[in-house]
Amino acid sequence: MPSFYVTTPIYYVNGEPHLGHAYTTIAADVVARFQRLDGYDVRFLTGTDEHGQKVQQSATAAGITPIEFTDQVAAKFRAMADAVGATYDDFIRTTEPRHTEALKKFWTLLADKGALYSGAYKGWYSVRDEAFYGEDELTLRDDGSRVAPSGNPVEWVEEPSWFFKLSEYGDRLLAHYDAHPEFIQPQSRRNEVVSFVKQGLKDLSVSRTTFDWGIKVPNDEGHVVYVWLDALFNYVSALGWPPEEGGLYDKYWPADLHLVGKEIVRFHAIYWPAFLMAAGMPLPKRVFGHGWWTVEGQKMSKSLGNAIEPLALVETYGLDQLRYALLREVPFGNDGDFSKQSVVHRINSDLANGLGNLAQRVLSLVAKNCDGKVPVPGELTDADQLLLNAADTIVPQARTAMGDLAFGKLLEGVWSVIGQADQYIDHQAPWALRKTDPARMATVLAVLVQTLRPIAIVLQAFMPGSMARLLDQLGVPSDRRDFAHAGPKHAVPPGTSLPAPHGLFPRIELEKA
RNA sequence: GGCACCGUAGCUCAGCGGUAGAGCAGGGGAAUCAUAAUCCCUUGGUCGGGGGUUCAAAUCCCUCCGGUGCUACCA
Repeated sequence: MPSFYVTTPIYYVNGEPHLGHAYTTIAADVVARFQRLDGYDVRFLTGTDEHGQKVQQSATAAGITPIEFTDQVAAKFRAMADAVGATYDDFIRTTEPRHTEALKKFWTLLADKGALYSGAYKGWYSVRDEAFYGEDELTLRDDGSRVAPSGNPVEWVEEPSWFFKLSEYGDRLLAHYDAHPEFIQPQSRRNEVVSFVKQGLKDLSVSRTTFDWGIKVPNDEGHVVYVWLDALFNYVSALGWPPEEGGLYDKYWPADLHLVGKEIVRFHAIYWPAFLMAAGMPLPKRVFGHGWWTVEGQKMSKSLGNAIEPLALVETYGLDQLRYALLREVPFGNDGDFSKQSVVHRINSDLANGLGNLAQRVLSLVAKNCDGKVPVPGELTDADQLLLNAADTIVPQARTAMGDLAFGKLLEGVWSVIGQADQYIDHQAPWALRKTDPARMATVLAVLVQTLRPIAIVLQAFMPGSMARLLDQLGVPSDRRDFAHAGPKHAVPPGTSLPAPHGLFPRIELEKA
């Protein structure tokens, strides 16, 4: 069985989970479920990034130890992943021994390969901005002092640091991007990364001495490892590393897909492959940087207090509805706006009025007029065949769209078949055939039942709960719900008794959202 | 400032050399199996402005205007 390894970033625990985190996790989960349905042996990893100065400060501010603090927040991220229905196989925390021990070995490997050296980090630092600035970014005042673009004072700081020889990897990275155009997606992010690397790379400071909440550098314990080196390695440490014979690493590395927000593409597309090159390890196959959500047209921010809690969204809209709306509304990779109005509209028109209504009208006609059994089809007309053919293209087209992580396009394709089915049922009018030609009515309903099946099978990746219910109502056995069983050969046999139909997606009133 | 991308119907976007498209919204009609959901018909754009290449340009080139992203570190 071919394997497929997909990851979310490990989320930084210096804040509560919000819509952005939920979005990445949901997208990764849809990929994971889809690949499983398509016969892959999937590994889906998520987790939390728990080291660094900000976490240490937040813990201090809360009056607890860093590990107490991260225990609390990590639990919230795990609860978020569960709440959005994520079927992760593993949840890694960078404070776990399996990670810290592996990372120390990785550091030692990098050192042995000559990729690290000891030096001093120097620069103009603004305590208030918590940031270093380049000479050219500063303004020289009349009194000889320098200030940052923010207007805050800066001071010259020198501290001992370990460096990674990032500068040696520019050409190799560019060659890799060139040989593997799909390595960074979407295209716009790829362009940015390429131009960044072309500007020339400086060596990267990979240790810190000014705080101690981190993984100690082997043989130099006054340093802790730079959080990005620490964090990125989770993708490997979670597989068990150094590898054991027949272990997870052998099976799943290199990763097929690192799903990340656009703000951290650089770390995943430059630093991470450079680290791996230095260690002589294979590179992940793809890094996809998705866009950001605004809320009702405004940027999510702490100061505005408009960050949305994923749990509240699930409560308001329903889990499957939320998952659908997020992935349908905006092309993956683009930024989007999350507004009550558009989400409610999307859910009502696509789910309640579209798929839900189609399923309900078909299944209730079957229940009332076919004795609640899958109808026996007669000879097929051109119109019947046309719809069945369309249904048959759903899985292959979905597979193509998923290859590009084009969730929106994938769903659009499925909905175009739903639209065709709506046209078909109106033109055929089985409710009229009931009296004039019952055999023809049975054929029409049989065609519709067969059309709904692949629709439900593919959509399981997006809306697992409701599609399981739909497949129950369609009489599809639970071991026949993968893509291998989506074709017409595996249609539910005529005469199979079906359960009483129930509505799938209630309409949502805007005022209640 | 440099580099990249974008500007197409009221809205969100597709098309990227061969007589302007989709979804939603708006208008009119049909049907009543269905969560008043559905179906049919329809209004609507000099494809940001200007110039050029071409038999032919949203589609290629130049330029201007407007917008967005990136331009490295203590996440």
